[in-house]
Amino acid sequence: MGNADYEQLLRGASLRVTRPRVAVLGAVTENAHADTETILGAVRERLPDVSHQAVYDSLAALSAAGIVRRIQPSGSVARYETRVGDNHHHVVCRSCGNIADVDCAVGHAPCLTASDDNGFVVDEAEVIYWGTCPQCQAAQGKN
Amino acid sequence: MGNADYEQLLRGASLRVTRPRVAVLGAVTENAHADTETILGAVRERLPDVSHQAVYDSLAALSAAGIVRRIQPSGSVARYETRVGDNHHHVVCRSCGNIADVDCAVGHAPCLTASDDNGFVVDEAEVIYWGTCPQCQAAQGKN
DNA sequence: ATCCGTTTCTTGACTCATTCAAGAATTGGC
DNA sequence: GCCAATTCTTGAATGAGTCAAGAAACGGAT
Repeated sequence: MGNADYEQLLRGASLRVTRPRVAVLGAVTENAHADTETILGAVRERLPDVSHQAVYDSLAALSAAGIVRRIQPSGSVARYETRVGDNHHHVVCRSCGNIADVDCAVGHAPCLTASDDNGFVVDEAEVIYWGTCPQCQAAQGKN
Repeated sequence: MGNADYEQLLRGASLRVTRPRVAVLGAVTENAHADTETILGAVRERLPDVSHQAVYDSLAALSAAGIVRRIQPSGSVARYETRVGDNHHHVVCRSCGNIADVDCAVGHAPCLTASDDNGFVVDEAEVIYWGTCPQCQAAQGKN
């Protein structure tokens, strides 16, 4: 994806096209599940003098527009990804915090309908799998 | 549940029985989904001079022992509940942050097995339903 | 019942992700 | 190109949660 594509995405969502936003979109695309600090670093490779505030603002605007998704497993800082709208979920490593994508297996949609919703109008079901990643399994085996 | 029951729970988990822990367990039991500040207040009704640190430590110890569960939906501070081990989930209101319990419908266990776990050893699947609670629906309707 | 080593609690300072605020710069419709 | 609205810069503030050192409480052993 080039900047032209990112600009298209922004215009398509009726968002103003600003250099920080384009850079943030690029940084999030190339760094799936990255936290804000990592994104800030990646953005500054493209645009050295952005303020951290511009990055926070851009991430908030992009999230509100549905172009990026914000994820924040317990105990973690906010992380972002651009893969949106495909109902995929995440596996989080309890020991190192690494996150990997998990496709939602077909035929399982019913499990995402609450059995008794207490009167809530539910618009999204988020699934987080907790476990141990391959690297940490290996590291624990050695100890 | 009286304090004697809480003491039993603690001993059963090989945890020392201290007044802060008993009070925290009582506070969490009576305030499902409460955040740390609320729990601190409830604990001080039972034990006026506890330090916030003792409450943090107790919550951490109880969580580690599996007696309480820590939940933290995106954008929220940590919250706690005593209903553990029954695989129930939560509905969170996007507008006011309220949380309600949702029983896991029977027969749906398969949906909590990741289709491709990327080599992770998964030990828990957490489901959060996002939506709008009845109160906020009513409030929005009026505006 | 008392003692002692270990764990836990108190006190108080500190971290750091995120937010707030005011003024300057940029954006995009006219 | 101009102007109003939005967004960005700069810098300070917030607040949940953590860290650290010494004091107190717990509970197994005597």
